[in-house]
Order: sequence, then structure tokens, then C-alpha cells
Amino acid sequence: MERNTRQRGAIRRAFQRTNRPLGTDEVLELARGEVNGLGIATVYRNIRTLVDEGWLDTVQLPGGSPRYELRGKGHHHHFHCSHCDRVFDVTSCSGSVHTMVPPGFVLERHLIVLGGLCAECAAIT
Amino acid sequence: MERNTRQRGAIRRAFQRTNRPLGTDEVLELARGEVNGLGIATVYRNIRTLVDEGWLDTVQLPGGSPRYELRGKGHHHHFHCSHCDRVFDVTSCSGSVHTMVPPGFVLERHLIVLGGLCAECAAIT
DNA sequence: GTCGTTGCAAAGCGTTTGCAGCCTA
DNA sequence: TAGGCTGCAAACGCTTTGCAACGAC
Repeated sequence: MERNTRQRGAIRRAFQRTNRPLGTDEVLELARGEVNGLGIATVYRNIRTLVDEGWLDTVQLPGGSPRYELRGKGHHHHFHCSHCDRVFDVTSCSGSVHTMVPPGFVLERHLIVLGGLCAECAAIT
Repeated sequence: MERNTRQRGAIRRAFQRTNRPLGTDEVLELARGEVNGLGIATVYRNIRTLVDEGWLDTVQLPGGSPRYELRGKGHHHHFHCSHCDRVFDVTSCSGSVHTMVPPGFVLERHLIVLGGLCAECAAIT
């Protein structure tokens, strides 16, 4: 049976407090604010557990380590800021991807990743 | 000055013969058909050289190692087959991604990855 | 007290680098 | 012949795993 340790609680709260996909390094940094000396292996193990039990979803963007976000957000995509490297949710979705499928191919899923500057970084630069 | 070795020639021909993005493992296998004993380090070094000189483009799909393809194909996207793990080009592009950008964000690029079964795998299953 | 969980360190795995010898120009 | 290129093996960075100690229930 699953136990509620300080470490797991801190990791859960890291996701609940920042409502965007987080990488393992971000989770480690955030959770270490609560639990000093938290090990990176514990972060990896808990993320895996939380994904397995359906509490987290894996967000795979091109060219980087996976990030994770709270499950149950419905269909959405992501915006990657090239300045701060953070990832944000994009709730609307252009539904016209079906027109792109070549003949004979069977479309099962699609992924759209936008890139550029987030509002914060766009305001600074 | 750059030299034309058997190894580099074999790697170039691997891309020219198969007109789709290739991973390092695919390149190694294809080029070893020509050059026995070809080392994986040579594949990595040559791919880097060919990308640097603009002969290859890097194709970064979510959740996997990068793949590479001949440069100069213009704007296009990719279809990843979940059965054979190969990647194919998709030439058409739904232009409606601009409507998805949140207020304040600056859109610089977008990436669309379709997933499902390629024509070949769809015919088998 | 049990046994799931943790931190540390070692092991894996794909990619990169150092180096001596090779081979293209 | 010079120096770019190659294959091998070691190094690297990130992730996973083994293990003894810890602590939630």
C-alpha cells in the first residue's frame, strides 16, 4: 500500500502550485524548498509512480528531457519559450490536422508544439 | 579541408537512398552495408559535420533520439508510425496554428507531429 | 514490527571525446 | 607528406537500480 511521505507530498505540491509541465530538475528544485536533502533518485521514482497511478501525464517535447503535468486537463497542446525554456499549456486546438494525413495512413494522434517567447519574456526583451 | 572518405560517402548515400528522416542506428546499419566495421563514433561525427555544413537537417520528435534528413525540403511536418517506428514526411500543413497563440506570446515556430500507422503497416494489420 | 520509501553510490545507456594509426589529397 | 578521418575505448550526463537504513502506518 502506498504511503504519504514528506518527499512525495513535496513533489505533489510542486505540481499543484505551478500549473505547467515540469521537468525533473524543476521538480527537484521546487521540492527541495520543503524537504532539504531530497535526492534526485526519489524524484525520478515518485514521478514514475505518479504517472503509473494516473496522477501525472508525461509531456514529451522535441529535443529535451520529458516533463510532467497534472492529469485530466483534456485535449491541449504546448508552447515552449525559447528564452526561459519553460513550457505552457495551450488550450485551443486547430482541428484541421486531419487534412494533412497521406493516403493509406491511419491517424491516431497528433501533437502541436508552438515555440517563441512567452508573455513574460516578450515583455522583457 | 574536407575529405571524401569511404565512410562519409556511405553515410551520405544512406540518406540519399532512403528519402525519410533517419536515426543514428538506421544510418549505421545502412552504411555498414557498404563499409564493414564502420564505427558508431564515425556516424555521429559525420552527421554533426553534415548538419554543420547544411547538408542535413535535424528532426527532433518527442520522446526519442533525433533523426536527420536531407536539407532543403521546405516547410513540412512528420508522421511517426507507432508500429515500425519509422518517420515520414508530410508536405501539406494546416495553417491555422496562429489562432492558438495565447495573448502576449510571440509565435516564432510551430511543429506538428502526426502519429498512427503508415500505409505499409496499416495494410498488414 | 512490517515493509514501502529514501539517499547514496554504482550501474546503464546513448552520445561525445582522446588518441594513435590510417589514408585522402 | 600533412593533417583530416577512423576505430577503439574511456569519459560524460542523465536516468535507473541495488542496498542498507529509515519511518509511515
